[in-house]
Amino acid sequence: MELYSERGFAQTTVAEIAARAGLTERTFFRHFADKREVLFAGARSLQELLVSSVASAPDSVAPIDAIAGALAAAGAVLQERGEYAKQRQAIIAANTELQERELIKLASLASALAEALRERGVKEPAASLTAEAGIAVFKIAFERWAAETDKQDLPRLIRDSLEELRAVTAGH
Amino acid sequence: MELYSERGFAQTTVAEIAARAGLTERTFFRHFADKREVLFAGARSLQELLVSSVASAPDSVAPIDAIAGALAAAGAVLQERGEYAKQRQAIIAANTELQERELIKLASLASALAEALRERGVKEPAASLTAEAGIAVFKIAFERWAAETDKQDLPRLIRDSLEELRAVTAGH
DNA sequence: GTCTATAGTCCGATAGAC
DNA sequence: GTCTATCGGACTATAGAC
Repeated sequence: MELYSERGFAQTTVAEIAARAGLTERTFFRHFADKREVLFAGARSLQELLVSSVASAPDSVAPIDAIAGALAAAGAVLQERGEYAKQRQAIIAANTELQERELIKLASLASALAEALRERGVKEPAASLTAEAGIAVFKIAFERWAAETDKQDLPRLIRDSLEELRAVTAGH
Repeated sequence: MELYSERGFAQTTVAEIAARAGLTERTFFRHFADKREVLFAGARSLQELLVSSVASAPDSVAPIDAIAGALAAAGAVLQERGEYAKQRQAIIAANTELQERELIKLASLASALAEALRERGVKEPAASLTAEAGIAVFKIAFERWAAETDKQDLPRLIRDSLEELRAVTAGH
């Protein structure tokens, strides 16, 4: 993150990252499949948190609310890592390749959440649509949170975004 | 598409593509920024169709319905190119890098649709949420359409998916 | 750790279309 | 005379095979 921030992602070579860590280039690739992955390795624990949060919601909770609750919980964790999360976001926002990687991680997260819903007995396509709607809500709330100079409450932004989604889909 | 279908995306070199087209490697990169882009260059016209469709919807039409109408129209176009669209989808489904590129194209499409809504006077975050919801609906409808052996009607699937999204977000 | 293929960039030259 | 297309060679970094 230091190197990516200082000179940009594209202008940083794997050899430089490895050198700063006191390792060789080959060792870097043993731990990370590619140059981008090093920024996303930590995301796995967040996905596990989200899935177990959905799984442990009471049966009485509607699917969309189980998703929203999980996302709000994850939002609280991200908020604690405030500066780290924002610096990481700035690096990603500055490079298209990194945005591609982020999007596929979010798509994989949506799949995992849909699976968690199916285990609660939600049928398709409801499970997938609910999960995708949740990810859309999260994306927009997170964008707003990262862009704001004055830090608003992320879990709150997530809940507000869901209400807004309800309003716009209600439509006619 | 011939080469990517025959031996797979990763196993195809740019030199081979260029040779089959009777050109050199250098010329390929003049036209396409990278090896993936050649599969997505045609998508630009579809984005223009969608944006102009949203822009030309009557003022009385609700934002979400303007988006849904545009997506259904695009779905009709894709359905006409039936075999081509399915072959392309199979190539993309078989390779993660291509999925990444597809996701960022869809994200860029969502941005363009949100902009079209803002020009209709829709405020943020409603515009972005409506656009993202539309893309989610489209993604799931298209997946189902491409997976089905018996070809269902894609515009119909899109409208049904939107109804399903309405039902699941209504929630509590 | 060594070796290597290939993607992708940068320099430039050439030639036809309008 | 400018625009746009092709092509060539040298080069670096990523990433995979072993």
